[in-house]
Order: sequence, then structure tokens, then C-alpha cells
Amino acid sequence: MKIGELAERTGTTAETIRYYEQKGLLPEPERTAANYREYAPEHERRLRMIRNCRTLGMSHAEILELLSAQDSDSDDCSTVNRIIEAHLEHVQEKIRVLQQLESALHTLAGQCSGANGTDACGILKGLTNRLAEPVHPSAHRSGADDLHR
Amino acid sequence: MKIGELAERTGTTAETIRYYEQKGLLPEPERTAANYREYAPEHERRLRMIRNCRTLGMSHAEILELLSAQDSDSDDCSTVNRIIEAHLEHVQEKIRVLQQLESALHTLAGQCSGANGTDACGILKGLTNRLAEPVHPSAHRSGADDLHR
DNA sequence: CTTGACCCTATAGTAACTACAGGCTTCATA
DNA sequence: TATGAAGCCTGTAGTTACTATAGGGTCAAG
Repeated sequence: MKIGELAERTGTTAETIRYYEQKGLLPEPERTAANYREYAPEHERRLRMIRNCRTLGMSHAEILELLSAQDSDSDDCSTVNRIIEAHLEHVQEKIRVLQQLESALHTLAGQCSGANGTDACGILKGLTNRLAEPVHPSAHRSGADDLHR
Repeated sequence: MKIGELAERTGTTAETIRYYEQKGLLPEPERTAANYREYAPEHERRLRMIRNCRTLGMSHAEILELLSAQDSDSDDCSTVNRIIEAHLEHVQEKIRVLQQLESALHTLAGQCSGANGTDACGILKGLTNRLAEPVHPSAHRSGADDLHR
């Protein structure tokens, strides 16, 4: 199977597949005489797993951990459990932060009647003042980290 | 006020302030004879607003819109309202996506007893199979977009 | 024998910073 | 007055997970 077919079968692009190979997520396949990548079914399985993990929002580092836990079958799957649980907590933390942003934005949106000049706008005033509290001072930075783009 | 003081007063770093200047979010300040940036109170107000917007998860593009709406005081503040509402919807969409991930991860985490070998692990099996449905097929990509890093 | 679809490598761009490297300036202290 | 630390300057490279070229080779059909 060449790269285009693999891409289509897994809902990816050839560029992304080559990128995963370069980053060590996907092992290098055989090459044809014309230097084309030739993929085996095992590559498809692995790529599918990578894409599923990405759909679940995991980072490459997390995925690499999962893959190497899978590869070393001496390992029991408590490692796998740990990784999933940790990722679940990341997701839950992001949800909490976003919900606090949501309520802050709600409050802000209510502060403007809508037809004033900008110099009287409650929203702009609210944004210019010192904000109540950063969302989560326990974290090492301001709190809305990790959720842009 | 020099850059270090401004950084401290606003909870930023000098690097970030210079970066905002370079990106056009913060206007270039005067320079001293030694070529040091010399900031006026207006710079501090503007920087505080930028940081608040960032804490609320807004992109630079959104912030630029807000700032230029503020600058053109001929404008009424319906523009400001629109930007905030749009951003609120972005945040709500992210929350929805993350909550779906959360439930998918919960399901996955329940599929492993914890002490098997990795070749029998329900989590790994689940990750290798075709995933039920991407989180939001209406979006142009898989659904967990926009929430990595 | 040429056209078009595919494949290859290598490089640059995205967002919003962060972290140097290498070099001035300023200020307090010895 | 010398010196050392702290602060400032510019410019560049690194981060994440891709995406998008540029410039070229390969292959099957007509």
C-alpha cells in the first residue's frame, strides 16, 4: 500500500503521515525500487491508533508513551491506564478553566447596553481594569494557558 | 517607566512586551538617549487590557479588533459586543468538544482491568479500532481541533 | 511521447510566546 | 575610578502539530 492509499483509508494526508514518520510515531516502511514508501497492515493499525489518540486530544508525547507500553509486552497495562487517566485529568482541567472563562465572558457581555460610544462601553472598561483573579493561580501561569489554537 | 517596571506592574515579561510591540498590539514607546523604551501610563492601560483579553482566551486577531474599535471612537460599541459574543461562542464550542472527549475517555478507561498484559488490554484495543464517530463532523476536521497546546 | 496523477525531499509558515547569544548602559559599591 | 551586577538592546531559534509550498522523479494511459 502506498502513502496515498494509507492516507485515504485512515482519513489523513500523505504530509501528515510523513510527518509522523519523521517524529518517530510511525516506523519507517519499506521502499519500492522507485523509493516510494510501501506500507504493511501493521502500519495502518498503528496510524489508526495514533489518529484516534489525537482525536482524543492526546499529545505526541502521550501517544509515544502509549505506543512503547504497547510494544514492550512484558509491561502490564497499568501504564496504559495511568496515561489515559492522566489525560482525562488534563481534559477535565481544561473544561474547568474554560467554564470559568465562560462565566467571566457572560458577566462582561452584560456590561454594555450596545449603543453607547466606545469611551463609555462597560465591556472595554471591564477589560481595562485589573481582572478579578487569574483563573487558576495554582498553575504556573495565568490560567488560560493551553487553550489557544 | 522602563520595560522591566511595566512588566512587573502588569504581570508580564519584558520579552512578551517587546513581542506585542513587534506584533502591533502595543504602540512603540519613546526611547531614552540610551535607546531604552520609555512607557507612558497609556501603555500600561493598553497592556493590561491585552493581558486581560489573553487571560480570557482571545486571540491576537480578536484583541486587535477590540483595540481598533476602541481607538475609533466614532464607532459605537456594538462591534465590541459582537467580538465578545463571538468569543463566548468559541469558548462554549471548545467546552462541548472537550466534554465529549471526556466521556469517550471515561468509557475507554473502564475497558481495562489493569493487570493484564498489553496484548489483552481493552484500552489499546479501543484505541486501535475505528473510533465511533469523530466528535463533530460538521467542522472541517476531526473534532478535537483547536485544543492542543 | 506526453499528460496527469502520484510520489519524493527539503524548507517555510502558522500562534503566541520563550529562551538564548552577544553586546550596550546604568548604578552601587570598593 | 574601576568593576561587577542588573537591566536593557537586537536578532534568531525553539516550542506543537501540522500545512503548504517548491522543485523534482515515477508511472500508467492514450
